[in-house]
Amino acid sequence: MTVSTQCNYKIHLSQLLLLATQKILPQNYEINIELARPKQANHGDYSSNLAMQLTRYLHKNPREIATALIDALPDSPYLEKAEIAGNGFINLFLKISAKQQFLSGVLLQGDKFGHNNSGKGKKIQIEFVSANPTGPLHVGHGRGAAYGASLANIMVANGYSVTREYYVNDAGRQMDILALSTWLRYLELCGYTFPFPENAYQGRYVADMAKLIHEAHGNRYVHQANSILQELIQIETRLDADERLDKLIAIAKHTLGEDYAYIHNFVLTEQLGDGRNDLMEFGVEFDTWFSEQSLYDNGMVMRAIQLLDEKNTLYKQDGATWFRSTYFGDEKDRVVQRENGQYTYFASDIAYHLNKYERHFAHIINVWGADHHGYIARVKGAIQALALDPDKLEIALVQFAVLYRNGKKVSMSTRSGEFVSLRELRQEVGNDAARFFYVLRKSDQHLDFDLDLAKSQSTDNPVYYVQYAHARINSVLTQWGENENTLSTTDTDLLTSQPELMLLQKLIDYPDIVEAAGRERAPHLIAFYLKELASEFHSYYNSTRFLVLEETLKLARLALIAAIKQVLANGLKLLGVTAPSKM
RNA sequence: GUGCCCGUAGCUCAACCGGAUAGAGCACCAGCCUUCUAAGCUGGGGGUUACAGGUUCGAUUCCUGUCGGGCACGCCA
Repeated sequence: MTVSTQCNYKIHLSQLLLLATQKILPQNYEINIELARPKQANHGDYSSNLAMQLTRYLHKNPREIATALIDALPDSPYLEKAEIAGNGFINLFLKISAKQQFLSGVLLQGDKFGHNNSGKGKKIQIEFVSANPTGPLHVGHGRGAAYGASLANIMVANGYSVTREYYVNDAGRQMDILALSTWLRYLELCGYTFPFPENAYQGRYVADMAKLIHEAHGNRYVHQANSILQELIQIETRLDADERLDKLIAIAKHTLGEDYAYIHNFVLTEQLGDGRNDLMEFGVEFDTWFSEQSLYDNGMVMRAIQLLDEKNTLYKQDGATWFRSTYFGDEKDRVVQRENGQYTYFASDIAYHLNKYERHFAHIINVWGADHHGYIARVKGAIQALALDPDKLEIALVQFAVLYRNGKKVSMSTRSGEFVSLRELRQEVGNDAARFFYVLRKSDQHLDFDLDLAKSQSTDNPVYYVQYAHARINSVLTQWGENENTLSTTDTDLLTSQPELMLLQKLIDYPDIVEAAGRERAPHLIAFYLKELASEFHSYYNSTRFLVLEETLKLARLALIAAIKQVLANGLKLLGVTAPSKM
């Protein structure tokens, strides 16, 4: 084996089994050679159900096939033995020397260890967070951020060329509501009193922005406030709350004229800047901030709609333009252009996806909140209608996070302004705990986020548990005091104890975990692996002294823990969590 | 009501495109610091994988139904 495949005994062993299969079964067949890590140690280091699968072609009992396969297995310097067990499992045992030799590879590859090139440099795009810039990011966005950022890191580790993108909804009604809300708060600062609409944005940050405008420009943006005051003071109204808000927006636009754009732009810039800042502090960065408005400005929306029209997938009804998404499996057709001529959010989203496809990504992943699942069918439908490949687009749904404090649910409501912001969460529990906790669950699983646990500096807190292992190792290596780099050439023959062999196998597993985490879009696999590795290390730490007098033994053990430290650091980095040298 | 997701130990969750005796942590009980960080370790009890069928050598995993929970069903974004 070369250095690169030396990292992966699993692949090596599958190749041996493949060769054996070809020997006993020359004709065509379709078989996936799978190797699993058995739960029980006496089932070997890897096990295969190949013999059971081959019954389809050989019509013999699995144990007979397994015998033939084992006889046909080519020699390997890494394989100790192969056994038949159970109904016909083939259990493979690695040589101890193979495990020991593995350490030098880990230490030589350093922060690249665990990476692979299965992505072959293919361009993929991951779009995530993409929250409306109408207020601070909340804890729900935080999960999408942590998930997307970790997934992006993992895909890079799998050899993909990843573009991280944030879609900025800077064109819609919600932005108008924010601009209106801010202007109303501003009018309050200018001395006007009126009932603030309930369905406008209530959060403190709105008043804060109004204050900034007032401080910088005084009463300059009051204009003819009377026109809007009349509407606000009027209690009896035939309009429902939403219609009334739209009317208020219209009045604001009319009253402010060109200055409306100033307010709109100001609040957008403020909120976007705040979000970007928040995410940056959270260790989440983007390559592209893609503006929805730009799709209108450069005619992309019109072009996309026109393309749909050319494919005969549009029709007019009740004055609006509809897309026949039912042709593509959606529950009902969807409006792309409203009766009043305005395009819907869906229209710009079609344009956005067309744009994504035109950027020639090999694969596109949208990370969406689970509440958007009903939206998938229409987007995929539009993609099909545009004669693009819908399989290129993958939607990763992330379920909600529910906060718990003192064992009780923390209620959240965006409108009332009593939600917990991502920033507050980060301040309360710290970035590391937040990042780790967010990916501690499968993404399609609801997340109960226990605030008390996340900030507890105790055994109970898994993030400290993993970090502590890293810090402990660092402390030992510091006390040893020599150059860590020399450990990659250390003689590791003396690593023969049970915990040592288990830890070696655990390190051998790491590249497979990274691969699986990428393939399954599952950062939580990394988090679980790290907890297990840390656990095995802490146990080893308590059972075995590293800085012993016998030089060869000492160096072998130090090489092992140095490799563990490297893998802990590599894994934590994928999750955006720091690996402290001291705690 | 319709569609999607989910239901695993007292609690929070794993279980690698169907594999061998379903695993961790917390909580509870009993122990371990003159020795490299006790934010640590060791041992113990705890399960009809919601329920009922089906598919096959084998089902927590796939299919059907029932019950329970979440989300979505706008000319909002």
